[in-house]
Amino acid sequence: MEYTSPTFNDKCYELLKNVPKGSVTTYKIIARALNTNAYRAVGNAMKRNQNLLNVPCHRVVNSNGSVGEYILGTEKKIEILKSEGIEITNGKIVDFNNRLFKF
DNA sequence: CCCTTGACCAAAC
DNA sequence: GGTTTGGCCAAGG
Repeated sequence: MEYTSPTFNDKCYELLKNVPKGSVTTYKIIARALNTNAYRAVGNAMKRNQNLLNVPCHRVVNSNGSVGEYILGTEKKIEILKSEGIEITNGKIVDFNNRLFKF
C-alpha cells in the first residue's frame, strides 16, 4: 500500500487519457491544465512513459503545430495520428487549432 | 542544495 | 522560412 502522492508525471498521464482519438493537445496545454508552466517537464514525463497502450502520448504535439518527437520516432507518430484521422502535411498538423482538445 | 537533463516555448535574428 | 538564445519547471544524481 503506497500512499505516494501522485507525481507530476502521473498527473500528465491521467490528463492525457481524456484526449479522444482524432484530437491532439500540446505540452503547454497539459502544463497549464495542471496549473503550472512546466512544459519541458511534461515532455520528460512522456519520454519516461512506457505504457503506450494506456497513455496516448502520440496525441501530444508542439504548440506551433509541428508533430514533435516520439519514443518510436516521429515518423511512427505521424503514422499513428494519420490512422486516427488527423491530416499531417510536411510534419505539421492540418487545421491544427481546430484539432486541439480543450480541457 | 547544486547541477544536469529534457518528446518545450516564444521571441529575436 | 529556419536557426539561435534565453527562459521555463519537475525529477534525479
